[in-house]
Amino acid sequence: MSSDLIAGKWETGLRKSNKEAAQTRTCIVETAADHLRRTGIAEASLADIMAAAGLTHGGFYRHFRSKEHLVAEALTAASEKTLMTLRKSVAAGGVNAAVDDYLSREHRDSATPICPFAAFGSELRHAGDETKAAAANALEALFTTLAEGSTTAKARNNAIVSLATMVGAMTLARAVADKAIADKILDSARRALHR
Amino acid sequence: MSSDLIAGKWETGLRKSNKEAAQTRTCIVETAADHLRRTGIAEASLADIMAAAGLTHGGFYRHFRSKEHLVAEALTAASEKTLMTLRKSVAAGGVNAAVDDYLSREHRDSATPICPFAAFGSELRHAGDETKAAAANALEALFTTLAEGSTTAKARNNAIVSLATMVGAMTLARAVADKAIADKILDSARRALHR
DNA sequence: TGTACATCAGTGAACGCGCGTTCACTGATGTAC
DNA sequence: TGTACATCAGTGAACGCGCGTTCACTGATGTAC
Repeated sequence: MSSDLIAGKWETGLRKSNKEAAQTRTCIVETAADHLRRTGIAEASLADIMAAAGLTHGGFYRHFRSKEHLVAEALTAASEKTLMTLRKSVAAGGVNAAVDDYLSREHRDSATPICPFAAFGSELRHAGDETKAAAANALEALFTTLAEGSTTAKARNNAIVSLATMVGAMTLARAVADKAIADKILDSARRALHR
Repeated sequence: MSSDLIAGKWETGLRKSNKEAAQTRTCIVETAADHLRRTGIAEASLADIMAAAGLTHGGFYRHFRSKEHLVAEALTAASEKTLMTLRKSVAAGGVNAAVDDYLSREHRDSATPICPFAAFGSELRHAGDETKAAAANALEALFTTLAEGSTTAKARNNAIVSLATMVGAMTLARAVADKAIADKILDSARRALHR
């Protein structure tokens, strides 16, 4: 997944250049974006994220003030991936295609779901202000994308309802072990959202 | 909330009767049902739950094999409260009334939301088999209630989509700090689900 | 441009803390006769 | 029904563990002149 952007090997006691440090920072954020979607916020440990980025946990605070700050940035990064995926789907087959891709079994069964709101949406309630602001920005962009550029109130309303239904259906589908029930939830939502 | 069902005071070194022990167990489950909806699964500690039930944490394992087992039972208990609330709404004003009550600002702003799926839905992905089975049973009952007793495929589909939209909208509304955005999400979903 | 020195990215050990879980203990309750 | 004994609900201290965070250390990089 993001294993291709592991920070370069480094012998102890050497200062990295500013450019390299910036790359390391980006790498940590991208790795966290993946990791959070796999485990959720509360269950994600900084040591695991840093290790996945090819670093040790001690260096974390050279880049971020706290776990909360990383979560906020990682949510933004994850949302941008979701946006790009949805935009590609919309460009290829309209909103219906985006709905189909989102509500697919592949998305449901993926250890790293595309959408951070389906992955750890209910945990955001307890997140800090910065993370909640990132969530608001991400939602705004998602609404715009699903409105296909239309700025009418109706298009925006439809986009909001579509995303709510998609996130809810995916959350419920992932909450049960029984694939038949999960399939049924995804199917019902998919058909209801098709226009 | 459940502070009225705190386990009775007890001097050390006295065995409680089987009946009292059963009441204690019920009390722990009910307290946990509230507590989990407030904090989510990962952030809920057994010591806090036991303290809220008026007990010390050491006695927990006389009643449950592990935290996971309590979570499964608490989810069932929480779902039953949700069901009762929704049934009351449906009886009073049909599904529209249930939708309005669920998607209300009061529900969104409540520290202890009625619905466990809105409260910690995305965490269920990582829960054990027992908890996921409880989630499946809870969803089944919710679908039936929202179908208002009708057993047609269409009524069931509508019920599934309605619940998915309600859970998704509530999750997104609770994820942002900006009340205007949150209100908009709830309003859009409410109108879309009205029949 | 070159020199002198402060900066700081990353390591790895350490910190305090809270978690889930275990345990010795007590004496009224439950049970077998 | 009464007696003798095992059971066990709940307490409170303790366990190992992993968490977020801090820190001393290193020496190439960045910067001021």
